[in-house]
Amino acid sequence: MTLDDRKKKILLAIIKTYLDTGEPVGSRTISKIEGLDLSSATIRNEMADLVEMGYILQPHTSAGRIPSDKGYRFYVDQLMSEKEQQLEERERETDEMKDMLVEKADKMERLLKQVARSLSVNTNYAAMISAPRYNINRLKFIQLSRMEANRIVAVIVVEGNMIKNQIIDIEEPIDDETLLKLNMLLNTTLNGMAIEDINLSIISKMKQQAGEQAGIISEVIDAVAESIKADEDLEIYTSGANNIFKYPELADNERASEIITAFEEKKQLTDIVYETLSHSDEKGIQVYIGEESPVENMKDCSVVTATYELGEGIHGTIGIIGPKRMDYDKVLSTMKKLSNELDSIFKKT
Amino acid sequence: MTLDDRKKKILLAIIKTYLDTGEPVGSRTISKIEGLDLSSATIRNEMADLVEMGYILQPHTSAGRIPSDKGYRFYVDQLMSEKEQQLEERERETDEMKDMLVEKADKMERLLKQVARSLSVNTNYAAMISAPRYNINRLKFIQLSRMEANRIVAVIVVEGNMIKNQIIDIEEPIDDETLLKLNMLLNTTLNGMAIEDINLSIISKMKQQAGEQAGIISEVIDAVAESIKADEDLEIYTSGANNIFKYPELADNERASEIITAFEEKKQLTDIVYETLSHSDEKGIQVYIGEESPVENMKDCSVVTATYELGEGIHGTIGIIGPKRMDYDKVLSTMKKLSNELDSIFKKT
DNA sequence: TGTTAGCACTCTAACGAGTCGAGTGCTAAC
DNA sequence: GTTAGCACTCGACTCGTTAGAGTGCTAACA
Repeated sequence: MTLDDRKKKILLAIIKTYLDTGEPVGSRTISKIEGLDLSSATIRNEMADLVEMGYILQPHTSAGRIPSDKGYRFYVDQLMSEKEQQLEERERETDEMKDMLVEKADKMERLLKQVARSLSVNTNYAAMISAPRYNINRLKFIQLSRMEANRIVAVIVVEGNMIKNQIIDIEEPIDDETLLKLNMLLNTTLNGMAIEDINLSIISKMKQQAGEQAGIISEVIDAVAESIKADEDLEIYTSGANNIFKYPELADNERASEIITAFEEKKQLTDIVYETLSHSDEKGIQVYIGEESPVENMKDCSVVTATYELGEGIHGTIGIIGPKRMDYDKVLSTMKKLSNELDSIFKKT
Repeated sequence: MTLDDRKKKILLAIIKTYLDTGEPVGSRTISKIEGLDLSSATIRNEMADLVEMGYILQPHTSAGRIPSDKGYRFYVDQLMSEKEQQLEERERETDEMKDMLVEKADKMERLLKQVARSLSVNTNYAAMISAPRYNINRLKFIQLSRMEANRIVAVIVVEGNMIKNQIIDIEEPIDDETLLKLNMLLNTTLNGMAIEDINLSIISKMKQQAGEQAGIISEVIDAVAESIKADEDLEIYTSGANNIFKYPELADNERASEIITAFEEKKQLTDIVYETLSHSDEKGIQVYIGEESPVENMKDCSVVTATYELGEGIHGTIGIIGPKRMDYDKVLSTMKKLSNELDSIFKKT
């Protein structure tokens, strides 16, 4: 059996209606609403076919039909290819979005929180955003300064201007000259190096050159390692997790609890981010419907993600999580605009 | 009517039973379980009195009784005064807690997250912890370092060793000597000052002394101001918000959504922290039952908070939020131990 | 006078029967 | 290939019944 043009139309009509109402849709509804002028009986026949082909489901014999994951997938794919063409069309909405992002915030953290919030408020779904992740962590600058007699603070700047600090306690006071020498040593040796490249031989060589101050070298190296490690669990900001309560199919205790937990612990959101980043070259926006979801306990949800780029190999992810019966059209537009917006904000920086 | 000894016993019995079961408790249940050997009829009479006095409620005529806020308050007060005496008794539990906190974590953030987690896992309620708040923000150390030709990084350390960074772009390259001079100037002028005390006259005086580099002074001052401002909305870590789903009386959509939102947006948690800190001198632990809650949408919950001290005037708050029918006994113990534990961890530092 | 047994009464939760209506599948006619 | 028509299915809803837990009150008892 083949998905001919009429079947497609009917399928789309079913899905659209279901997105609106959230209730199984019957043959009569479709026969009336549509411009394709067919009797309910004909629709019924076609529907039976669509069930057989797996695009729609029947909760029970005498109920209407609801879209299956496969059905949603068809709808979304359709939508995505449409989007390709009419890229410009919704310029107006872009402007709306712009208002909400306000001026490119002074602090990255604040910007991200704001984006997440704007996304969840706009869509009425739960939203997340991951802080841009630096794939290659190259050291840019190291500076030790004496803060108190035997306490120095290490400032470590990595590519992308992420700054890390570490306070180091030392047993014996250190004089200005030695400090200067250490700074020179650290910078000349380590600048431009990726973290992975700092091996034992380099460290021991540095220690040798540092002479008496070898102990501090270790501490600094540790601090460097530490500051990179802390970055490994990437930061994720969320907003509007409570939106899931707006959708009865997700709001029962079991499901809601799982989703809320995911949003609080962020572990699973991290998985989503990694999944997205690993596919990010293919296409801007990714849609995971139901079972396709990268994480187990979102099998009843749809997850839409997009990546934004901050610079050379520095990516972040935005995502929204909602019911499978999601307003994909709106969500896709919003995501596309937002990810473009983010790109351009960061380009300007 | 007076709350005589027998009434007290019955009231406590009712509350304890209700804490266990979560269902209205009838006269027969009490008459059987207790060591006070009274018939159900007598209990009924007393119960009628307790209802009249406002300690318990009757959901409907033919149901058992449940504690009112006033009843819980009586119970908690009772419990608190008991706790005063038998302070040592539960040494064993302390040890259990210690295991969970693992070694005093390397990073404050990680420690706080861990504490929140341990608290929620231990109690099965939702937990929060606020990062220690520095009431008086005194500057301790400022350091400018050149990172690239015309980009310097400012490191600002305030009392309590909180470190802030700011990258400052400058139009013209700056030589080492000037940088050194600026550092001297900044440190000698600003060290030890509270943020509030840095007024215009000081700034203009500094600018004067800085000569050509006056522009940088402004930027640094801005950065200083900025780094303090960012601290104003205090950081709060949460854990186990999903625990509320374990308690049917909180798990219906309306209520759950409100609580989840509070935990996600943190605004209301902030209010709780302020409320707690403002009363923290009175007593270590505070219990807000139902309507007593500092925030509107936790009127169906009980909130238990405690403060911990990191040093001179530097306080933080831990809190748990759960149903009014909460295991206050366990929660109070846990909180007390935990806040002590935190105190001692920070003392050692 | 305080306590208790006993009993009628109240109210909810649970169950089952009956009804309604939306929707289906199938057949026969167009 | 399309459609009208009809019997059938099944969940949602309503309503009356029942069971049981618990009460309040009264009268008897110590």
